Amino acid sequence: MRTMNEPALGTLARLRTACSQCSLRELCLPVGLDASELATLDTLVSTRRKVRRGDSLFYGGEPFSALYAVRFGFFKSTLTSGDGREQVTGFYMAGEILGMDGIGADRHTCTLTALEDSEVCVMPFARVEDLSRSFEPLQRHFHKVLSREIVRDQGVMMLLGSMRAEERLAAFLVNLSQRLTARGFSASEFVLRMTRDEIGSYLGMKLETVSRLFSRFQEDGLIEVHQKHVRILDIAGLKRVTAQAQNAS
Amino acid sequence: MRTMNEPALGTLARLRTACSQCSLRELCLPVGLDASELATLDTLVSTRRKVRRGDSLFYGGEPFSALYAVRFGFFKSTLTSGDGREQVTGFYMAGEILGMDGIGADRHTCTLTALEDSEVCVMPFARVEDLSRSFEPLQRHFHKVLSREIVRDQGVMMLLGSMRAEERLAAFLVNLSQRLTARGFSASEFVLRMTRDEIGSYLGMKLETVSRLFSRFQEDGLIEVHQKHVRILDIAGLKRVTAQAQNAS
DNA sequence: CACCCCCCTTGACGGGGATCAAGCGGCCCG
DNA sequence: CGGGCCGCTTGATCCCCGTCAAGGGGGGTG
Repeated sequence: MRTMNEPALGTLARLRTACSQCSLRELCLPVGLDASELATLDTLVSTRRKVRRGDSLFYGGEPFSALYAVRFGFFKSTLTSGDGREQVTGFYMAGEILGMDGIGADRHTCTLTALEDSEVCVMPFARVEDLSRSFEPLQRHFHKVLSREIVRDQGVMMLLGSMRAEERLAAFLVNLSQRLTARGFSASEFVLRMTRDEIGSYLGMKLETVSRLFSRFQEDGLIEVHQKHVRILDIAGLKRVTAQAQNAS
Repeated sequence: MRTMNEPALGTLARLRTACSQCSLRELCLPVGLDASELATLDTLVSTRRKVRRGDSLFYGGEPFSALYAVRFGFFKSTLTSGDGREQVTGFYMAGEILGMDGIGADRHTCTLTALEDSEVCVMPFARVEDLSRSFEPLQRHFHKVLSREIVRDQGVMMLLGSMRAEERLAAFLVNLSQRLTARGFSASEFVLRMTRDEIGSYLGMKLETVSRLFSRFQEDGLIEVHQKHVRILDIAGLKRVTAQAQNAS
């Protein structure tokens, strides 16, 4: 595990938070920039922030001030209804942007909680808007990031609105595998950072159903599961499950 | 019904598309601007476009070029899955912005269809971005509009993921009533522009269930329904339904 | 104005997934 | 290293809502 010491802000820290040096920058930032353009973006991140597993980056209702880029780790976003029930609205991994829900009302609507020890880059929103006005590639990129979040959410709506439990879970696994692949991890073997309950909340089903379906997928030779460890044996088969049952209904 | 004639673009047309003269501008545009600032925004809308009931403003897969503000009428957005099944992802009325799904991939992901004869203001996206860079209030406003769409979608995810059918339908009616009120229509009496099937798709249930629940709400004295005509008798009761059953599960 | 199609309503029945319950095992903490 | 708690699995049962089916009515069209 990484050391947790936080040096005082100085040249060292500035270097450490430089986007131009970051291996994740093609996930967070516009691509195809030259060195001087990249340098422009180095003022975007004010600081980094570590979040321990179980701790929250921000809570629903809290004032909004910044966006966050996940540097490493894993997060869930949750919405809490009036009576205190919790709905998981998304999972986020390295290179993804958090906090965009807060822009609309200057107040976060959801809570972001780390599912493992994590670190984020803090991007004060005023700075994002300032830089966007003077630097067109950033503006364009930022708009795309916002739009993709909308598209992602609509995909989940389709999942929840028109698919059966087994289709949803298969789609979830395929999606997870694809996002991990894009980050250089194995596409076929990974560790779930979230509980069955959290998966179930996200997919609109109960934890028992998630567990049963994992077992069924294993019987069918699609995956191997042991607790949080998952190995995908037949990705094409999983994709077939997402499409197939749609015809059935 | 309005006349459908479209004069050639000239001073008359320019006046007709002027946001500064539009009664809906506080729904689409930033508020608190002075006259000269408002004038700046008059170049945002290139033209208007009428869409007949049943026709589509754009289709999923089509190249993205502009955002649209609903001037009057009513739209649904739909997502089509691989096998051709259709999921309704939203309903839009006067003053709301369409097309933001297309920014991320320069291509629309959903289809927007008019549910009654409608008209939209066309805002070429290049112009939106240009003006946003030079005019901060527009930039801020545009970001808020994008963010609110994200928040709205997450609300639907909560609806679909954690509420029962009767709660979803009650929440839908309450939401509709609120949005109509904000537009100066009656909060308690309105005509549904969409079919039971479309409501059901949006809310993740079958049209028969929608119909049955409408009948049940009527028996319970919450609403009066005759086909597409709805009168809300007990809005507090409806709100109680959305919250109440959450405790039950 | 009348026809016809589409939409809505209502009933009967069945199944997918929720609920209730019990037991196991991994992992964290002391 | 040992105990305990939390998360996972699996079974039995129930019920909400989907499915299938039939009939009625409203509104748009010719």
